Amino acid sequence: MAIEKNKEKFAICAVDYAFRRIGGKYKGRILWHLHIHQVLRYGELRKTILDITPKMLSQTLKELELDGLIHRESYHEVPPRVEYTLTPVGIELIPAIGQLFKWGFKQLEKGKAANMP
Amino acid sequence: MAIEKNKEKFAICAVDYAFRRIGGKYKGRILWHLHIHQVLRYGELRKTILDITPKMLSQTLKELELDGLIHRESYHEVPPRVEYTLTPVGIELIPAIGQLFKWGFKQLEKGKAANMP
DNA sequence: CGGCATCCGCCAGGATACTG
DNA sequence: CAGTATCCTGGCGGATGCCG
Repeated sequence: MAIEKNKEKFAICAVDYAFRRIGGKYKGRILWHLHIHQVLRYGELRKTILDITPKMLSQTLKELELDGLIHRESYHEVPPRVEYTLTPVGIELIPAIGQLFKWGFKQLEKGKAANMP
Repeated sequence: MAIEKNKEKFAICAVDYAFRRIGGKYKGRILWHLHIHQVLRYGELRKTILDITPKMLSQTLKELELDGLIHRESYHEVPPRVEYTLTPVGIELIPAIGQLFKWGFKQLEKGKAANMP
């Protein structure tokens, strides 16, 4: 989304700010996987986020980079190699996503238990 | 969004699960304000979330209720009174949103500082 | 006061094909 | 391998008006 400096006429809410930066269908998962693996190539991300198309992956990565959450390192080789890592700002976001993960995991466990008679 | 039992053919990712439940433009803020004020009426929420239309507020509250994150208590009086509170599951989500708030707040502070020469 | 009913625009996201 | 380039659709969210 690449937050453009405040269009908003309304009181800035930090929660809203955070959601606008990591909202969208894939951003959370990309950041989380980058945290787990430290560094991931484009193709590795595609294999990790099964339900993403190349277009959406490129687009989302570009937005995250513009927002300063991830770093893109391109090695000019043949075949090409591009690696993505978290920036310091991105790393600061990990505890929050970690909490979301824990919560989601717990809910999924409860759901599983409920479906086992 | 009211997660319908897994359509997803793909490996369930807890982060994805969490984002599908609290994604959308307003859900995070609604949960956060409910946490701060404990209990809020419909009209109070409208005044708190300035950029929301009645339709979106009703719709979002209904989704959150179906997802079991908030509780709706309707008092049959004239004039009507409806109060919203967090459910236990919703309360478990607060630490995560709190982390997001802290992160967003910090980034906003840094932005403010950068714009002050 | 606390909604619901309609209608609608827009853009996030999807499908498919191609390229340096 | 790591992306672009197009074209297209669905549904999120907006605007307006009415109701118990």
